[in-house]
Amino acid sequence: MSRSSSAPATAGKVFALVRAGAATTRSEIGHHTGLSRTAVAARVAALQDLGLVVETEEGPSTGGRPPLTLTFGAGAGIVLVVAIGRSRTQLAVCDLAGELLRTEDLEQEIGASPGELMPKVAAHLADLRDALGPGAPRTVGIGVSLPGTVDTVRGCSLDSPMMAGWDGVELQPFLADFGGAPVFVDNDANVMVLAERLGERRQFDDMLLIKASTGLGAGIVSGGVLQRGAVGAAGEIGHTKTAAAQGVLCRCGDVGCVEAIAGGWALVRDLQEQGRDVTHIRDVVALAVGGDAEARRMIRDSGRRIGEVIAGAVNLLDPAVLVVGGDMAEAYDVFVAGLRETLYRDAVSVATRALQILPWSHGDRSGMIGCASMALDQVLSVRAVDRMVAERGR
Amino acid sequence: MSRSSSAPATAGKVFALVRAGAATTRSEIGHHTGLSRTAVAARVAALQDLGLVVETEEGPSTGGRPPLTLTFGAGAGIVLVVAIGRSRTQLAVCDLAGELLRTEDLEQEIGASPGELMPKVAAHLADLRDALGPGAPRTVGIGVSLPGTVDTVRGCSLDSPMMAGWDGVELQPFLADFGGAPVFVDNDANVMVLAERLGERRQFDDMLLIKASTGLGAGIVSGGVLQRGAVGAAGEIGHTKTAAAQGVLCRCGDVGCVEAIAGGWALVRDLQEQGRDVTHIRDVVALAVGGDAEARRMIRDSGRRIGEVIAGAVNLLDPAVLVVGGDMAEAYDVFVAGLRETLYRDAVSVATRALQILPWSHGDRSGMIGCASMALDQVLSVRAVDRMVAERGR
DNA sequence: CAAACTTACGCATTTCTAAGAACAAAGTGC
DNA sequence: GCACTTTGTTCTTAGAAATGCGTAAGTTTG
Repeated sequence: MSRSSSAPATAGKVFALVRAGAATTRSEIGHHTGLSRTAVAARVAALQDLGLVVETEEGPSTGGRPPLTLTFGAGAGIVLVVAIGRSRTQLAVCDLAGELLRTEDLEQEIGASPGELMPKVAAHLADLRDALGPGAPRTVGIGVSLPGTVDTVRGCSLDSPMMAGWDGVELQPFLADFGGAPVFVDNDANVMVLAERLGERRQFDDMLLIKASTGLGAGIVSGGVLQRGAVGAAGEIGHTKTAAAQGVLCRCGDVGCVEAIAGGWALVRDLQEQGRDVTHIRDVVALAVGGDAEARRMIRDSGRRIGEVIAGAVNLLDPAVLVVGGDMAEAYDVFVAGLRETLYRDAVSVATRALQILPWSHGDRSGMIGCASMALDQVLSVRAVDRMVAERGR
Repeated sequence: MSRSSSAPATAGKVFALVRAGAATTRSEIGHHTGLSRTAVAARVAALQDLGLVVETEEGPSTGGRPPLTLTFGAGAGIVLVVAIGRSRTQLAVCDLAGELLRTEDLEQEIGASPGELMPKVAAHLADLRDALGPGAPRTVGIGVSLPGTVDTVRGCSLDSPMMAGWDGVELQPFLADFGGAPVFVDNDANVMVLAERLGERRQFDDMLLIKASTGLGAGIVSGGVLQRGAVGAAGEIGHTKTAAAQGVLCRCGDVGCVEAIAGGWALVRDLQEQGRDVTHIRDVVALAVGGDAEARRMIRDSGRRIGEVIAGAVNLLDPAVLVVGGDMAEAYDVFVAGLRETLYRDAVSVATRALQILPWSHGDRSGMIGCASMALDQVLSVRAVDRMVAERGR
């Protein structure tokens, strides 16, 4: 077979197989790649050298000598995670498998500027890392998520009315003291949908996640790839106009947005107007879970209104799975009951027939797990691993 | 550099560079791929052998011996094209560059079954091909487009109320007598968006095309990839519910769809109710272009209503370009005037600020060009060319 | 106008990857 | 216990691609 006419599998591809769990022995790698045993052995050796692959004990015999099983070396490095919210920032240290090793919540004032918040973040991240002990592996990447539109190239917020003071402020410099680890920044709903595609759900190449919290957002995976749009504004469903919100003023300054009647802040506003003591959508959700009739009605109604907008999105994207996340997902049954009502009424049947609607898998750890996943997908990509092997080889 | 840690460029990749016009000389190929002169020469020779690359005369010297320029060998094969519409089927023979060498229109009755239409299509295609003469290159692929949802794996229509009788009928068997050339089937709006991404516009990785004809459809390119959705139903914007259509019965059997007030058939219906003599949306467009006030109002109004739905799509997808195609695009100015009105009113500013709105580039040849592009993207893909080289080499 | 320089390309030589054979190791099955 | 299977390693070798060299064909400079 001439090498000019079929690209042989590189070390990075071999690693991807092991990481995905598609191949756990050298033979399986050979099967999947078509590589000879010699070639497989060479690549595996290089990966073992980097600690990315570790040889565990023997596997089950299939009639002959039992194979040495290969596992993804999750301990070869760590990833730092910063999930920034409006009132709370979640920090974490993860291994290369994306497992949260240590986490910490940082409460903050709404409207804190990056100059105020980010140095704290860096300090606490360093503490979290140091708590792993002196023998901890090196930091290979840092994942950051933000609400609002994000410029993923520059790594900063972009035209987010909700994140005043953050526009255009690059976050990498604040996180430069971690051995020059690359910093990856993305929108919060975007990283959440990455979190949902871990494990079993990786098979779903077309996934739509809605984040229904204080604001509304969506994360889109189409064709197996996270879609950010031309300027990074993809998934902006909160300010889609809907008939039911006609004339209602939104916090974005416009009128008629779904968010103005179905977003978390709108529910809080409405309950407050009734004299109820709530300050955050989580309070409303807690009331609903506790059986409060008015709160339940509101959340169900929110689901209905969001369902109308999602119906359009389902018609357009035809996803295989619709994941419901965000604070309102904690009152999943009541929220989704409303959402199903209008979604199945308004979306075309071809698209809804096989559509699965599921709650988010990781609850409020979703943001952190997604950030880790985002960073790891970059740092452990086929190309990146190929580069690592090439550099180590020299 | 160890070969196990960086995949060398294959013949297919070299071909892709030449086809895209990114490299026109052997040196440029070397630059782009990092391959040595020997390796480049070997790959180019293999491609020349297949006729996929031809050596034209000398290029301009850059201070030394002038290079031999390499061009994509568009004459190494032909592609057959079948763009099926409700009342008309367009046939064409294309070269490998997607240039339409010969075309033919086949008028048909609305509701013709595949058993009636497809044999005619095959016969006329054979005639078109034979008209090229006896020395014509072999047929390397056949591209087919259909209105409605398409199962691209099986190559057939899927649950299309508008294409009764076509559901589940695989089209490949009807087109088997062309040397076993592979048959690719997709939705009409999907192939149209492929047609729009040829040439200059290839740079736009996020493109949304609306086809406003008798019905409404959309083609989506996100992240540089045509998106079909989980079951192939992506782009179904026509039956998205809108307030203005409340209570109006749609041909799909539901009520409230945009199509029921803004689709071509709805405009025809409304004009007919006024006693006007129109039978097809093209008649309405012709009236509008001719200056008929009522027709112009209707088309502008259709643009407005479609703009409301597209606003949601733009929020969700954040495309770089919105292409307006279909019969109504022939009255572009008046239609887009209405569309702009509501689109800019309803969509978020981050997404519309840099959004370009453009008419389709190829008019009613769009379907054929898109079909050719779809087939060529498959037949001339990196992988396919690698395979061709490997087989020829043996 | 000729000499020097630049760029392009083919050919021979060398380097190096990876396939294949041979062998050792460690199991299963009769 | 012995034949057979499967895994993993070492050694040899075929073949692909990099490198160096020679030649071709232009541009630039003196």
